[in-house]
Amino acid sequence: MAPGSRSTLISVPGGGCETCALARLCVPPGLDAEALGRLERLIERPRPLGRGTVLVRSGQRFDALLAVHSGAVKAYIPAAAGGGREQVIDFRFPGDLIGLEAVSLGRHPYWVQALETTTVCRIPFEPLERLSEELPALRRQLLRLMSRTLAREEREILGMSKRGARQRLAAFLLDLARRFRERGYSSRSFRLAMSRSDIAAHLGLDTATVSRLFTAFRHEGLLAVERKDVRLQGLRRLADLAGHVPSRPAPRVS
Amino acid sequence: MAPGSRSTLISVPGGGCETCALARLCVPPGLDAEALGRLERLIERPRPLGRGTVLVRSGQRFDALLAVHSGAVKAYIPAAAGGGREQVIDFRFPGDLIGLEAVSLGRHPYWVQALETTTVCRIPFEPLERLSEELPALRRQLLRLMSRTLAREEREILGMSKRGARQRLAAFLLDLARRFRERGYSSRSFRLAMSRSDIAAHLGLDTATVSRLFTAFRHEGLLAVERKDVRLQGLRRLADLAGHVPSRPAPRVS
DNA sequence: CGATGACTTGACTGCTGTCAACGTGCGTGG
DNA sequence: CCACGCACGTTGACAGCAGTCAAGTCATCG
Repeated sequence: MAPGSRSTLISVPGGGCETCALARLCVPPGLDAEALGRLERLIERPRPLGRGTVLVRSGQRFDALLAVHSGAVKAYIPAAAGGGREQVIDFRFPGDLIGLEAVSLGRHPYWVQALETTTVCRIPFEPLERLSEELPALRRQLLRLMSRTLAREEREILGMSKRGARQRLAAFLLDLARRFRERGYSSRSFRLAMSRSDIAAHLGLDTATVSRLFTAFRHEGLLAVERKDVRLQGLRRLADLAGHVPSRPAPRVS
Repeated sequence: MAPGSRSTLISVPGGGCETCALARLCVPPGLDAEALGRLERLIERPRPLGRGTVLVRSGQRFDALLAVHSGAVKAYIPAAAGGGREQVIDFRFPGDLIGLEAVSLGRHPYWVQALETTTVCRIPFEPLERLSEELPALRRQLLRLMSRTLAREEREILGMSKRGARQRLAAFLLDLARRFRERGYSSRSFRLAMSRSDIAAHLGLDTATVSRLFTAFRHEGLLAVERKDVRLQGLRRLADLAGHVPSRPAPRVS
């Protein structure tokens, strides 16, 4: 099952976090039942949000972390503001947190919008911080989550610094694959939650270029793609593309 | 005074962190003298490192945070490994921490090298974490520092997603300016610690292109540049370039 | 079933990478 | 102190790749 599939992973019963498929990502290990209960009482149960819903606005006061429970969102700066066109900072999937970068500022720096039907848990930050005073495991998990996010963002920067549209898209697809694998899904076959233009806005490319590249990759046997469904086939070659030679031996014709 | 430290901001006397010009960045506010003393006893005093010194290797076990005290470093992946050419993740200046992204992994993901004579303080992480158990102010500062770093990295991604070499370089220069301002230095006039090829490797451009752009910007009155010294003159126009219109009608200067 | 938006594809222009030569400052060693 | 070598930086020529404009197809939703 693809993580991007429309229906939610879990329909969010009355139950708590221990029933959540993402517990291993969200819930600190080593919490006893009593502590877990206190954490859960903090967390506001998720509600389903329709595609296009704006979860967070730039400048909005930060008072709670959001945990993506199902679906997918994008963090972005709208076209009107930061420049002539929309810029997508990144995408978040189930198990990812939203708002970590706002802790120090007290305000959200970007907008966050649902790319499809999405459910998020809301975790008020003040209470969370107070609770973490008493629970070392929770404290440690928070730190590790931030570090993990930091590491991912840096890999992202790495991917963006690549020259050439081919390399960038390849690196992007492999990053998606990695993230899906981390979540227990197939890293070979998945569904793109975001549109071509979202990908373009993220990679600093043009929609037309992204579209052309998908076609090219398909013809080269690197992947199979139909609509939003992607299956990576030439993982090895994709990795080469993303990691190695700028543009291939360069067929010089003199 | 350390007999070898050439041009540090402060020559690191026997004194502790309270004399450090970067205290406001490194030292948690609200620590009393006794707590501060305990923190300081953790921190290994900085030694001057020559240009080119490798501080951290990829894969190296993480056991301490490094705080840049003077100088500048780059985090990168060497040409041999990750691909055909070196990729620079980012640059760190006085007051920045190195290693936050390694907390969750337990190993450093990248290499770190001094761009010029640099001094760093070494803060063993285990003891720091233990100490933070007892000092809420320290704990909070750590969290805020990570959040701040996260926010910066995301701005970085934003800058990298920009199309066109002009926009990218402009965004990069403005980011530098911002960081210098945050540290109390002039945001108009500063010295580039990194080489043109470092900048190119960071922005995903070519050295030649970066060089050409500096020349072009100079001719357009956007900045004055000689060697490593840069003075931004057209802040407004630079910001427009970085934030707005993709390429603009191009004011050709013959 | 029509409208709307997303995606694909084509033609053309221009930016930017590549290759290459040259100038220049700095460190090294005489 | 000077000469040399070398890495860095600048500039030019050229070609390939990607952005722009634009037309056309196709799904999805009302």
